[in-house]
Amino acid sequence: MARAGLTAERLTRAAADLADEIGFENVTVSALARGFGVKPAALYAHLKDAQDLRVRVAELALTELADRAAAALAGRAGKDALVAFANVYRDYAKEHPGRYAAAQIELDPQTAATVAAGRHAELTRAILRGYELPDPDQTDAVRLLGSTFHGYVSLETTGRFGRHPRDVDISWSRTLDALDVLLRHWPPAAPGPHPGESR
Amino acid sequence: MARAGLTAERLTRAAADLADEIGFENVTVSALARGFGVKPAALYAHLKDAQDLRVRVAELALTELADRAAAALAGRAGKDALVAFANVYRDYAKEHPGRYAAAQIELDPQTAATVAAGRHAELTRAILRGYELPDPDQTDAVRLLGSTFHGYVSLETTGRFGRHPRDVDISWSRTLDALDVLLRHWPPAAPGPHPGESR
DNA sequence: TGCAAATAATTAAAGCCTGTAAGTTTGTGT
DNA sequence: ACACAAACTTACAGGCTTTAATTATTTGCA
Repeated sequence: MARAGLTAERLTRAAADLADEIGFENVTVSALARGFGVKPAALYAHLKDAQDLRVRVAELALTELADRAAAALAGRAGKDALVAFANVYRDYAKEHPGRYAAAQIELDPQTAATVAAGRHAELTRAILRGYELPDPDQTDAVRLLGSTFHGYVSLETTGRFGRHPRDVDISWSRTLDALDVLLRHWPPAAPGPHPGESR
Repeated sequence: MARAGLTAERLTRAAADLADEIGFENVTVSALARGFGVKPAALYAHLKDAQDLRVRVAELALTELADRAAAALAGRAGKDALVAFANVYRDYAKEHPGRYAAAQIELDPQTAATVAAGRHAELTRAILRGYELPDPDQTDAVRLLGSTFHGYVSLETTGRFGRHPRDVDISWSRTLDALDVLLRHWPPAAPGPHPGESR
């Protein structure tokens, strides 16, 4: 029988698609092999092991996400950039739940620093150019934004917001409004409680 | 040989401890049985299946978390309450990574609404009593707070903040300061961009 | 063109996990 | 004591992972 033409890249993409269909946790080497009409053992010529496959899917997702974020950020600034960036994350998670789940696995520090922390933090930092934030605060703000975006998407998709009458799209929108205000009123580091300078 | 004295509750607690030790994803019915010096099949008299075990651990974690949060909130208000509540989440996740991971699995709407969404949202809402927020905004704020807390803890534990020089404890502290400010300057729903009234 | 080396897959097999069914042991209460 | 129910074990079937050995297919170079 003809060869299937497997490569690590094709397998990774197929695994990502499969994850979006059946859930990341259900993606197995066997299921993937089945999709290619091939025996499971055949995949081990291209993948080190199952974990290697998961990591590759995670990297794929993180890269796709960063690419979209970069595109969304182009030509935008301030709240416009904030909203565009945030929606990229949320939309991606809705469109590709399996990939998004993959993006959450723990990566070795090396990989994480590069593809995950690195590029994403870089992009988030770009949003802040529209809000004048001095450096250590900028890092804090990057972390807060990343946390809120990821947290919202994560809680929303795992059903943690319950079926409360308040529309989650509206809460999302108001959350972005709030973050915009927050970035414009970022509190000074000083220990004293603090005030409210207008932008 | 003497009986092991298994019950769903003991198994659930043991599974939670095991999860904290070896990671939630590595908790298997077999490993759990081994810990009790019993054959895997014996557990099926107390658990429906492996998923049932996972859900029980998730419920245990959510309940413990809510109990701690409730205790932390007692007698506190305003920023004091906000900080205490947030630290309960973060500390719990650090102390019990396996349980925390379990708490993130998808639950059926029924369960989620009760134990997860229900009680936790209730407690988060309690924090807001110190900040006068009218009702639909209150729900939005509850979602934002939950998102940020969970998101921060999640990104921190999966290494997403990289090994940036900025101390994550400091960023956390500044994040809480920022949220406090935000709750005191919650933007009005109006579509118009919007300003900064002093507290 | 033709064949040898490299590459791609399959077969085979061991080990671990889930889950069911049937048998055996242990406790309990009358 | 004994009979019954509950708690466990044995036995098994079926899946998934991964390695090693074997077969088939390309490729490229003589």
